[in-house]
Amino acid sequence: MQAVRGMNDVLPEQIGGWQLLERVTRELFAAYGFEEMRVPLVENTALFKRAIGEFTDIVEKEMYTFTDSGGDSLTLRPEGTAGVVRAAITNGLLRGARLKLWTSGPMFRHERPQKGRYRQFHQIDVEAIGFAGPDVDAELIAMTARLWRQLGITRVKLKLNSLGTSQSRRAYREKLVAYFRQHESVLDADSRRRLEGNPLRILDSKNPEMQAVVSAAPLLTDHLDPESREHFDALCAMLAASGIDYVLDPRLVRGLDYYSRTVFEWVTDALGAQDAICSGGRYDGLINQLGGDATPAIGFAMGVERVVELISQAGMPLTQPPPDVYVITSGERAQRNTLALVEKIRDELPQVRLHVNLGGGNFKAQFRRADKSGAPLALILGDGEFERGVAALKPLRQETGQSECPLSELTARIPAILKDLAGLSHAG
RNA sequence: GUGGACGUAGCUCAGCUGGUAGAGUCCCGGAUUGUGAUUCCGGCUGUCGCGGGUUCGAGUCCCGUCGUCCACCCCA
Repeated sequence: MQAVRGMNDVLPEQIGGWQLLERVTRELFAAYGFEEMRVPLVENTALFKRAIGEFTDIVEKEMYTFTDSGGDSLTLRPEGTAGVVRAAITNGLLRGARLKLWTSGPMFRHERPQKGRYRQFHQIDVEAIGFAGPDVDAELIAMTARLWRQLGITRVKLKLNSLGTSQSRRAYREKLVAYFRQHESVLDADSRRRLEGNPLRILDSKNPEMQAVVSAAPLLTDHLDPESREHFDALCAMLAASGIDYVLDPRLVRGLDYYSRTVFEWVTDALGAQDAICSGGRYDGLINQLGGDATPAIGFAMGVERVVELISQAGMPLTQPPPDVYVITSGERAQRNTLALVEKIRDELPQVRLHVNLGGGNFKAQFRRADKSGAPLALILGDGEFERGVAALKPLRQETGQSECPLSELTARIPAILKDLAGLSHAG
């Protein structure tokens, strides 16, 4: 028995980073006025083909596609934007509205797994729909920059580019194809194949033998239409004014066809080859292409596994806090009465983390578990204590002696004792 | 999808040129039958990833397969 390749279990010892990221993003997005929505993990295959593009790697070879018993071709979502846009259209959310949305969950791509790249992975998606100007672009990027600060992540860099409108991109693309055809003898097999489907990707090639041809190729940046140029310059100015560093990367091309104008990518040098942790861009043409009224939009996706890895590298304390009180019992009568007593304490003190020793064990073993739990205080209930109507309280993290407390006063006294112990341990 | 490294106890790992598996840790019990560390004593856990082949004999050699990791490709 093993998990399906590329699909991982997230164990309790790792969950802290996930919960921190979830908590911080939830609060941050709310502060910027974004609302959560949830969409299905499965959509009609045609949606992804139309949105992402027939000739992208994702659609060509990475989708988990199957035919259901009704004969429909369905696909496990490989990315989040298509589903959100489809939901906005089919639920009538677009009528002149300005939407600020986020969603999160698993995505599926059939790739060869390696560190930071899995077949089931998780993304947090943010989409701003109905905003045309560069101000949203800047706000989204500023929000992500703030997120890294809040998470203590420092080894990141922002790469920025503009792809222009689909019209200007088409014109540039023809120029580029013409250029590469002139140098076709130098191109490797991958690049020759891309000449037809997605020539912009050739610019991304890491093949050293092609570097000369690639770096001499015409640049997208030099072929932007005037409006896109203006949009991009305004964005850069806003980022600079906000103190957000960026690197212009004229070769930054995204792998999905729907992007236009602004594209950006946060990269890190801390994760090996999988260096993109958060990236996105404008998709002004997508909504119309999917049957909605023409609506400008921009969004980004963050790779949860990758960001969580950076969080744990940053050394944030991520473990669940230890219990406040560990309850030890001894004897038949004590064991019969402990649950009811502890439940009563919980009624009065719901915020106190109380761990009752379960599964028996002799006194020594129970104390060992109490010690290992990290609890500052042990509550000891034996038959003798119950007969006298008291409980013994023993501090576990310092040498203070053991004391007794009438059962009726426990809920009144426990908070004060815990406060004392916390104060002492901070002082010490 | 391509290339490479690796896969032995829950965990970290040892196991020489083939002779039927070991250490530390963890966990449990005892020394101390109502008190945690340390110490000492005792105990538990293995289809040596899986399948096949060579051999009298395979953890060890060969082939296949699955998985992990690294790089390419691509991407979050």
